[in-house]
Amino acid sequence: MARGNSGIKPTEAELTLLNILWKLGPATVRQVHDTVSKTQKTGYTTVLKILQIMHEKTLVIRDESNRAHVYAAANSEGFTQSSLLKDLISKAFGGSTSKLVMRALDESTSSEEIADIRQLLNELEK
Amino acid sequence: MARGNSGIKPTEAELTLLNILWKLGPATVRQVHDTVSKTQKTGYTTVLKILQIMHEKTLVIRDESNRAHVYAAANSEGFTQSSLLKDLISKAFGGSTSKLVMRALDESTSSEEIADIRQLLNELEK
DNA sequence: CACAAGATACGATTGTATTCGTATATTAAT
DNA sequence: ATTAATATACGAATACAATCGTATCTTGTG
Repeated sequence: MARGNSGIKPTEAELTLLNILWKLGPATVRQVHDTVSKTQKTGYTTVLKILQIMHEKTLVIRDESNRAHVYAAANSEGFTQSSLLKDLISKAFGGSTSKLVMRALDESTSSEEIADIRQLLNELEK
Repeated sequence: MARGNSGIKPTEAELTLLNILWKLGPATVRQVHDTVSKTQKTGYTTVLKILQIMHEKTLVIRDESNRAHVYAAANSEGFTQSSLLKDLISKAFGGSTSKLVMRALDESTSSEEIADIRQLLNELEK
């Protein structure tokens, strides 16, 4: 389980590719591979295979009208971030969002970031 | 990697047992199994095996002076929470803690929790 | 048309996570 | 001392994640 009906939890490699797709927008395997290659050495067919698996899992959608298929993330970055957060909150923070937030703030946050967050809190409280 | 020098990322099953150890304190396999059995049907030897693996990974420490070994979490709950958060922040939030916090707050937070968080912000800013 | 470039599909391999059965050892009680 | 209860150790089965080699198909160009 641990799945919203519309979202399956992406694996680590899948999340790497999703990040690229969110950045690039719809892209071919080659484009994704070129991008991922900037920071890792991963074979072309490895990227292809992972995208195919992601397609089966409906983590991405695929446009097959051209020879080079075009892949795009099925869910927005924000939606996926929320899913991952909910998962972590339930598994490591006893279901408490505020515990997670406070733990995150404990760590390291610039005063500028703190201002942003306080701003958000104000809006939320309305 | 994704590893602090002192912490290896626990798997899902391992995190389940860590949660129990943090709650119970040092405990035998039987105690852990009894607890986990309240919510899941997991064999005794499965729990034993996972704890043994966790011991190899140094996720838990083990007292072998008695016949029934006594296991305890090697790292505190807070430390582990921070590790998991850092991991998620780097993999899904572009390294930005404030993005994670804001996404988490977006979701659902009671006004009471908001007050707690604002309180923490005040302290941090000093 | 034939060929090289470049794309997808498929299958095999490897590694890790999870689960449990079975063997063996220890202890307590009859 | 034999047995029943209870521990740990070990090895095997299963599932999934990740990686890549090879086969095959398509297409633009000479």
